[in-house]
Amino acid sequence: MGRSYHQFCGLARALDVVGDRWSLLIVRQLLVGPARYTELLAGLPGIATNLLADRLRQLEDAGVVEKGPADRAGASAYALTSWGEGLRGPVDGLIRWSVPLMARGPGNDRFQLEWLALALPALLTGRRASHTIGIDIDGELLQVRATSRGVEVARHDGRELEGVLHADAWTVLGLASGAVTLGDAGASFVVDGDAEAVRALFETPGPSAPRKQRERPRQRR
Amino acid sequence: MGRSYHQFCGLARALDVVGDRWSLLIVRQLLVGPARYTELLAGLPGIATNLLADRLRQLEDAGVVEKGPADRAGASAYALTSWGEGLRGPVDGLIRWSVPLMARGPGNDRFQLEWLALALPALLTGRRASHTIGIDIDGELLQVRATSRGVEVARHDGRELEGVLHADAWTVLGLASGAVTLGDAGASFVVDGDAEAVRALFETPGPSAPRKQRERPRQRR
DNA sequence: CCGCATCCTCATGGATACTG
DNA sequence: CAGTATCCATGAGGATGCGG
Repeated sequence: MGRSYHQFCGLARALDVVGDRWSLLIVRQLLVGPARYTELLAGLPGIATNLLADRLRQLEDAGVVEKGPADRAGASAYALTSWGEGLRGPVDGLIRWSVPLMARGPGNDRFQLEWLALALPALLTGRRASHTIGIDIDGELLQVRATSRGVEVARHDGRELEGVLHADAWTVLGLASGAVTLGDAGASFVVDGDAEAVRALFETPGPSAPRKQRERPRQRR
Repeated sequence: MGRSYHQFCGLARALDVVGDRWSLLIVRQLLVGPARYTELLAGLPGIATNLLADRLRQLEDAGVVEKGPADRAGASAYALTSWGEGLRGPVDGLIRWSVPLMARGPGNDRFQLEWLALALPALLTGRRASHTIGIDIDGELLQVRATSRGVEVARHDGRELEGVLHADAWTVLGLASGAVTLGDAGASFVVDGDAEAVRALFETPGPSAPRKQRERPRQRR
């Protein structure tokens, strides 16, 4: 374990657990879903194998991660505990905070589709419309389902899509964060199918939107 | 700068900026308010002076922190930029996530009153009642003002207090997180003045509050 | 193959002394 | 007061080994 801060403060105690290098990125991978050691290794470009092993042990000891039983191939899956799942909020918050950092584009940085699957629900909060659309990035098709409970992103499972957005990862992030709008001329994307469904997802103003005060006494429950 | 992860992912880019050791704790200090170098040093027990200087430079370069002009005493104050202020959400989230880590009590860890001033608004979200109470910890009096816009905590400024809670930091955190209730027998705290105002702050079930079986409100004294 | 453990090198962190 | 400079300890990164 990296050294403790020895401060009786929630943030310091949290960072004692997930503040070491790579720890939160491992959590990020597991927020997408359970994964085996080599899948984690592949999803965390740049990590050293010993560090992954160390961090997984730390996180397991702390109760953030749990290791499933090994199958006969010797492969055991790592997953978040329910407490570990609780990191989704802070992680989503950091993803939203990082929008200005993503605006400069990918540069030479590595990219994985699953990171976008994590970022989209974080960025597309409060969408009211209920739609299922696809996002095609370099031939890989993501399926984005907006419901009243939030936005779910997964690989396309064959479900019928109302529309499909073809773009690169940068553009998709720009759209999701509002830096790019579907009306932008010259932006490099194509929409197939029901453009309205795609617009409903990306063009809803976020929490900063002026709310029309259509008044009806609020009927609770 | 700590090494970049070189990943085109919001979380990784965020951690490139605030993921180094001590960085988020410096942000924590500045979320309470602007501070000078030596104040930061005092509020961050354990940090080395060269690290504080390094981290401040990094954060300044990244646009998280800005350094005010030096007065004639050579003292310049550091403050968060508006983007840096945006870290309050993720930090609050981590503080809420860390509640189970705080439950084991302070142990030998250092404690500062201002950390509580940061934790209380994070934990006491969604309070509807409008009250101003005091919290007395070892003779230091905090003033907690709950309004419709949230909870503000500061040192007591002489304002009239509806009630005062006398307790230690651990107990206050326990109350704020719901682990301790004002009805608990044997818990070591005392309420002066309007106990109802104090209850209104601490006993409203927040979104994260464990909903036990419905209990008749215990009339305290 | 998968899931690590070991070894080695070098960058980063930590403690303290010192300076404009 | 607000940092530098210095020196040592620790942790990260990369290659490779090795048992199951």
